Amino acid sequence: MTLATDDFFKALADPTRLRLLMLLACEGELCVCELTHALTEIQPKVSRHLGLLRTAGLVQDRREGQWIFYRIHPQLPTWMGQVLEQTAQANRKAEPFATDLRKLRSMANRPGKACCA
Amino acid sequence: MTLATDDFFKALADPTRLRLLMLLACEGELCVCELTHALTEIQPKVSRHLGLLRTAGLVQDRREGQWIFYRIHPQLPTWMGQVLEQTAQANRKAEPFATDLRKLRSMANRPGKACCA
DNA sequence: GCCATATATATAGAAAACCGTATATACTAC
DNA sequence: GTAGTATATACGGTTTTCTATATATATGGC
Repeated sequence: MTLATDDFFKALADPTRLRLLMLLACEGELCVCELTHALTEIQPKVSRHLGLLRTAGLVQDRREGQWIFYRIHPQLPTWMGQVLEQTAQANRKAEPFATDLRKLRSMANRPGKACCA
Repeated sequence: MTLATDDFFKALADPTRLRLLMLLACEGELCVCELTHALTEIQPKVSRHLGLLRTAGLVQDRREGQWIFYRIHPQLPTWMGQVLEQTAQANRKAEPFATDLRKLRSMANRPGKACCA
């Protein structure tokens, strides 16, 4: 399943998906509930956009117990990864992708503990 | 008029606009009729998408006689320019943006001569 | 003035994308 | 088995985006 350029940029065209990708690019691997809290969006919305990113081939998922962790797809073409990296760097200061993700993660203390109230 | 990241990627989400930007990134400056022929699309379609790119701030236009030349906006944020460059490079061989643009340009011999039959 | 070329915009309809709500599935602990 | 948490998907409606056709504007040459 090769990822076409058109589909790549279509995937980036939605603000929710873009923020998800920026978070994953910065943090490496996050579960759905962390992403949901970080974006302060409702779960089905986040899940649907993650599903689109997964189907398109931009991200990869991995189950661990009841959590599913997402990350940028390891086999993503180099130049696409660079685009994500550059975008994340350019926007790290300018626009906050998440609302206090660091605090959230320390609270979460996963795996082995519920991370979402 | 600052260009937001969201709007930047929305502009790249359409195949026609993406091909226009790739052509401009490769060739520097092109008039509307060259772009129209290169993409083998109808003129109003190309013109409308160029208008969107202009309004968004991704490209700049310049009139010279009856022709209007477009180029990537010189004041585009550095990282956005890099994204366009990388995308153009990665797709130069893979996907042809244009149908025989070089031949078209030698035929055109502009300015001073009609470039479109 | 008229005619041709180049480009832009307006309009209306079709297609795609996004949304929230509701529901389904999967896992864990008991 | 039941209950609770985490995640995914299905459904229906709204909004956005794209399209093609038609028309308008601008320039150049006569």
